[in-house]
Amino acid sequence: MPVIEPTILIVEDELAIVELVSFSLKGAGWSVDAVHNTADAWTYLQNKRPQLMLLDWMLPDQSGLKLLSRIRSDRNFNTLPVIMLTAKSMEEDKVAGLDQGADDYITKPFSPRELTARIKALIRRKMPEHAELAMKAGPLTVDPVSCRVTIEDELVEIGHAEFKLLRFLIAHPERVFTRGQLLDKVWGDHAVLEERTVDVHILRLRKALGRADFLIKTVRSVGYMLSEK
Amino acid sequence: MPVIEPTILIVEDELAIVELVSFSLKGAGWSVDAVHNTADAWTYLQNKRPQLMLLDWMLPDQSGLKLLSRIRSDRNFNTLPVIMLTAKSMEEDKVAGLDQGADDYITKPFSPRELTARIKALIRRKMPEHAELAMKAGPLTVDPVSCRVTIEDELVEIGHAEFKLLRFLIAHPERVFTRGQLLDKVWGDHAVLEERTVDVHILRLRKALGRADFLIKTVRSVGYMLSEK
DNA sequence: CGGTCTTGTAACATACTCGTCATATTCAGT
DNA sequence: ACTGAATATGACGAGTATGTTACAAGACCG
Repeated sequence: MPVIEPTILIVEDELAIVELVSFSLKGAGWSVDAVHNTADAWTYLQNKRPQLMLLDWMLPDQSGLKLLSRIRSDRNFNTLPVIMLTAKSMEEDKVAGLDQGADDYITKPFSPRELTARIKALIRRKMPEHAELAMKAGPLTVDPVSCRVTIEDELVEIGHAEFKLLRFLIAHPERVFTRGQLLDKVWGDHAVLEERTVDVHILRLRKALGRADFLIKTVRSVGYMLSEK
Repeated sequence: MPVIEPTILIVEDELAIVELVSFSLKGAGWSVDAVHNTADAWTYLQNKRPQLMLLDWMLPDQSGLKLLSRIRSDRNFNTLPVIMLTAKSMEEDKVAGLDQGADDYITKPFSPRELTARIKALIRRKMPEHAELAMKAGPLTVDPVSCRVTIEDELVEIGHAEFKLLRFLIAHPERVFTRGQLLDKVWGDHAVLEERTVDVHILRLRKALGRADFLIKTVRSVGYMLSEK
């Protein structure tokens, strides 16, 4: 399985904006896919799961707001981080966008600097497992930049599936996830796997963690979580 | 592939400025090419890839800003570092320049000292592997100025592709890169190469490094990195 | 115009990972 | 303690990722 680079989807019909955004985001290390109307956006989402979506307000076929509410009411996508782009700077629209579930809101014209800053802020807020900060819990450290796990500064050998699982759990500590949620968040929505598979990876993760395995808790008939308590 | 000397392209119609810049940059060790309008600049870019571009705002045939946005929307050039030169000191123009994707901005009149300082800062920021500082990791030293690699002061024979690969890795230590990222960053965005090619160059690099090969780590199912740990 | 060195690609061998299944064990409620 | 459900564990095979070798095409040099 190839490594999937974090992808941002931009839904925007103005080519100039697409290119500007695309440039600055690629420079910041994301890969960017672009579609130009809501219909294509929806089709895209059936196949790929971007890390984040930039959504223009005014689109040729349908209002971006409509797409947003459709996304928010679909349980597959309702956690997808969305930033609205718009030329309208009127406060009421901003409120409407946020009401529909946009996570943030940028008015055109905007600078690439502002854009990347807001994206990073949003990712830190909603998907800390994809931020670049090392995460700690007790003796355990997970560094997403070097893909390394250490326990008391000692390097831990770990498979990549276990790494991603651990990275997710440590990014959301003290919080239980069902096997289904873990499959979605760690393997991606489109992965068709047995739920029992999660158990096996939890097992392998615990073995790899050795004495730090107490951090991984089983919550019977619910799922798993990472907790220091 | 021949060694490309670091070249700076200046796009400027005022001859006095061209000569001033040219003189001071040559003194600092770059080679400088100059063109005097945006059309020639574009033609130039089809043939040569400068390390950095100085772009005047006001040009006889077309605004420098136009050229900039054209460059930014071309995937061959969208990572090219660009510094805008302008007589306009108005803050709004500055913002517009940065928004279009200029990396920095210098208002005339400027001192050669400021110019070289900003250029070096930009290169350090955007392409540390092209800065002039020798980089070290463990027993290994990579000197980008002389294109030499030494291990414990002993010269290492190395191909130029391997050199560039190593130079990039040592400029960003403790950080994993996918094969795709390495192709982009080391071979350039436009290179169309097999990802497996990276493996072969990693192999050659390791052979060349001999006992220092431990610095090059394979991160399974992700890519490679340079690390002392 | 040979000859040498460099570089990209293809092909193969190997080691390892991952998902699944089968089975053992643990747990909660009675 | 008993029982059914939930979870842990061990084992296995298919598929994947990487290391390595060999080769062809091109660049560079004399």
